[in-house]
Amino acid sequence: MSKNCRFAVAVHIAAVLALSGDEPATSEWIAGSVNTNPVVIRRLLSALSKAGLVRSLRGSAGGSLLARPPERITLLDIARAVEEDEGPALHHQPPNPACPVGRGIQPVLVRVIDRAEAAREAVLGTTLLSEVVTQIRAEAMG
Amino acid sequence: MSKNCRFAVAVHIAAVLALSGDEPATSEWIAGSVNTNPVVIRRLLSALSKAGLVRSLRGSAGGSLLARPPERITLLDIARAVEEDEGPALHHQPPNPACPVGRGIQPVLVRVIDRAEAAREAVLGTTLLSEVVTQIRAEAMG
DNA sequence: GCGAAACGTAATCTCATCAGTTACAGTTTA
DNA sequence: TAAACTGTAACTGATGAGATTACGTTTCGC
Ligand code: FES
Ligand code: FES
Repeated sequence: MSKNCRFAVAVHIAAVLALSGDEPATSEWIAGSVNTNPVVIRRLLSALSKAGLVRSLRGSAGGSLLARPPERITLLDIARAVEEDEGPALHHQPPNPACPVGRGIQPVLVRVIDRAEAAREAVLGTTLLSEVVTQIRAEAMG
Repeated sequence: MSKNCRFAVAVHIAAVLALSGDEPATSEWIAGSVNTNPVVIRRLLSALSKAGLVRSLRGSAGGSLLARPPERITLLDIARAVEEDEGPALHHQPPNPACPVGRGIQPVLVRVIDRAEAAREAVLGTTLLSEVVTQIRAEAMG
């Protein structure tokens, strides 16, 4: 596919945890489901844990659990947890201040890109993990 | 800054063309303004040209012009022209079909990501290049 | 206690992408 | 014809991400 599977895989992880309920899921089990390496899963679990979405139990018989019910986790929570916060994508080199465009463009671009990003986040913020799990179940059965 | 300056630089280019009006702007002049290499500019001009937003005149005294007035170019036009069309960012490896989540998650993710992307594009689609140029002028003066 | 089973994290490898650059062939005008 | 452009192709170097290996730490069951 394309880059930044982080979000996709993080939702995948959250869905697995939602379905396994009280049973802690190990990174190795989740990795088998996602079809990747357990360390990749642990790295994302670590980010989700720092965001307070997931609890991890160490030691034998350990694993991970959702920190709160899937009705209270939005996809925006997940995206914020695992997508590193890049400021808006602007010029590599600062533009030439001798040119009127170079002098004035950056704040204008930041405003527009921020508004566009806010619109995207509004959609993710109103999508609950529980809804996603329901839809996944429907797809998997159908 | 961060990656994918393509959009930022493309808007920069379009703004310069809008301000230079009927005078064809050379890639070298634009590059001086953006503070980068002329070939980077020509690559983006080529993409803008394929999208019908820009006309380029070859030969001596050549250069580039907007193909239509800035009131009829949206930032979405520019974004579509220069951002390569990646399908939504999903798993690298196909998920494990033996797991219910793996079996059902992909279409659900595609729907959500597409809706979020549509919201972002709606904002860009209602922002005109002419508005951006006006704001740039205000920033550069103020 | 001991050992097996997990997590947490650092280090490395590989691969893709992209900006930047050089080079050069084709086009147009003076 | 010479100068000034555009349009690409090819190469380089930096950056970022996933995959993998490795190892220290924590915890449970016996
Ligand atoms: S600074 Fe980007 S074109 Fe003038
Ligand atoms: S966790 Fe991705 S396929 Fe089951």
